[in-house]
Amino acid sequence: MTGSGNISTGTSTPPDRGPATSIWEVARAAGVSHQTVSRVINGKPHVKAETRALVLATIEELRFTPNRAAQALAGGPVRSVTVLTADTAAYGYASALRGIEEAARTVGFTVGISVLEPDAVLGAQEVIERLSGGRAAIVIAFEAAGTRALAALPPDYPVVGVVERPAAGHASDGRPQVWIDDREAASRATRHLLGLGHRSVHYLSIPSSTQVLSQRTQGWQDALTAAGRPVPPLRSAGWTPRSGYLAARELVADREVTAILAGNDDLALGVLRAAREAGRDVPGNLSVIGFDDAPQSAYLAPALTSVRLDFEGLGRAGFGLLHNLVDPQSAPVPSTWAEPELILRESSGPAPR
Amino acid sequence: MTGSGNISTGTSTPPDRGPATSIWEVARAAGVSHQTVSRVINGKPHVKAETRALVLATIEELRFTPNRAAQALAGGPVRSVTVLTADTAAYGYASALRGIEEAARTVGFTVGISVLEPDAVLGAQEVIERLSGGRAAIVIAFEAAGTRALAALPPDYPVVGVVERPAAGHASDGRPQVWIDDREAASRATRHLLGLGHRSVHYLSIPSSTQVLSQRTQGWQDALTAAGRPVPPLRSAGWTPRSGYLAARELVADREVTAILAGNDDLALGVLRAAREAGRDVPGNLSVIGFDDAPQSAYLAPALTSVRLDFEGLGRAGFGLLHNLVDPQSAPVPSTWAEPELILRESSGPAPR
DNA sequence: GTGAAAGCGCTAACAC
DNA sequence: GTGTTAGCGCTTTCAC
Repeated sequence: MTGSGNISTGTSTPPDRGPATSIWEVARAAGVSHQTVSRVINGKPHVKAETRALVLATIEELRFTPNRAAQALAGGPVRSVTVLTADTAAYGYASALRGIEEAARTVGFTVGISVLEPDAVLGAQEVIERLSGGRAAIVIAFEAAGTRALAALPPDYPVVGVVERPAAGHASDGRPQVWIDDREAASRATRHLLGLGHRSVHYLSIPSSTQVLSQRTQGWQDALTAAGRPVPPLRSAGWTPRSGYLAARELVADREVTAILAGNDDLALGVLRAAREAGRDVPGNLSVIGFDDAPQSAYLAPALTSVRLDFEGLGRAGFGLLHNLVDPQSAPVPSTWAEPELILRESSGPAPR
Repeated sequence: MTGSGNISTGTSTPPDRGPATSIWEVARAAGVSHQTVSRVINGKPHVKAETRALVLATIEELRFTPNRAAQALAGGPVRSVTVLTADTAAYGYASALRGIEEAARTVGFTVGISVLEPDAVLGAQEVIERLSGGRAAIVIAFEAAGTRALAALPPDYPVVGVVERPAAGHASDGRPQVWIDDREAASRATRHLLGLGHRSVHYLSIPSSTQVLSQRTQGWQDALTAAGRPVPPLRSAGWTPRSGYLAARELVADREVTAILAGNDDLALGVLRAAREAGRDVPGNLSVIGFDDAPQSAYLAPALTSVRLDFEGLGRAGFGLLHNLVDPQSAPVPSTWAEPELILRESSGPAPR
């Protein structure tokens, strides 16, 4: 048996849906109509200040909380988002989710979440079912599953994409979306390495969200090409340290390879270990740079040079966009986020001579 | 300016709540009453097989999806959970969330999520507002904020706690909850270190969920006491590598300290760096063990010895408990999870002589 | 300014 | 087996 830890079933009784206090009770207690209460709740005009105060006090006293289901059913404003994502734990995803949740909570939106299995190819209806009641959605499309879900959604459904790169295909075209422009950042990291004297830079990529080259891959190629260096074959890996390790073993065995740019910090971590096992010294005779700048990266041995990416800000901006979409009246949330920034640490250095 | 990356506002139109296909349209198209459609949707008996098939076909054809809000409002069964948590990104939290989401999705439950600010002290009503419409909840109470929220919820509200240790106070008593019994695991790790010849073991703890000692702290003390060793003062840190680093600097400066047990892998990572900077050799003259066994831990330098904790299984079990709570008919989900296990790697070794 | 009416889409009783 | 009748709690109209 497993069942370590423990379970306490407790003595709770089944959902004893008591007579929830409704708008009517508040109305009666305050001596007004239920309609007035509704107006107060929704902060609508045409209510005398006194009346409003009275109702507010009554609400407080009765500990009344409006029923979300009823509000939604009656056609009230959209006050919920469902986040569709292929992952909830990986750094970029988790951070974007955190940004979305925070921004949503601030303005009283409910956030639902549903994860997309990596290999699921969902039709429009299936995606909508995933939204289960949500009346607006944000899909985090950092890889194929997300991109597909975004494309499957009907064009008039209120959704914004938090993407790896702006959609080019017609399917998702014209859909509101936010992305981090890390192409230039990838170039910068590559140029940095080149400037350190490395003859070339190898790139180990995370899975791509589309058929075309990712921003990072492109930025890497840009820099190489601009410098007149040959572009080494692109190596693809997954998202985990393990996958980075596996993919890098071959790479680090080649002493000609002196600089590796990894698609994210986890991959870079795997590269670091592969390098160690191969007897390579980082940064002595091999430089490694990652993407993300996760909280752990500064503490690794060697501390990882990485491109800091503001996923949390990205998520916040994504929600802002959605908010404006479903409620044009809403204050235009500051939809900006920090620029990618190359954080120089111990894992990158001059090319070996 | 910040606003790196980009925003595309797209051309989407506001929420154009078209005439959603309802149960009535399905009924008309199938030539039955709306009630029959309802019965079919909910898999209730008393519907002829033929009729059921016909309705199902019609639903398929019309691409009908039942309206969740209406179902909830009309008093249908609970089909949603709201997860209350103080964090969504840290390993334990993220993993538990993943387990919950997966289990919920499998049985068609919607999952909402709301994060608890660390310092928020919420009253019953405020917590309920956080649940915003959810009719059942799971609160991840690995620290104080979660524990407080759990205690604030009315005793008859359907909620299960995913906790660090079973509640002892009367407030949360009798509430269904799940936890990982890592007390024994902490003892084992401590004994392992003692067995390696270390005179004592120092413990760097994560924030505690209650006033009383955490399971891990207790397990550590148990082992020390049982071995007749003095219990060094408990050191408290936060959750991050940075906090582990800061807290460990003093510790590693003391050469008498040869073994450190860290409350989680992130803390251990910080300890590793502090040790490096202090010129300590791990595991040469200092052993470090963490808790969690996050995916990164095996790739660190040195690879981290850690207590593997099955948070995902814990989350799954938590959901199973909740499911049974709101729907006693539901198949008793296998509510077990893997036992904590000490994974020996490179960061622990014999005591220096 | 405020109230009364109607209905959102569904499920739970009841009838038949 | 199946259809009918009421609401669930709220936000629309639209009157006053």
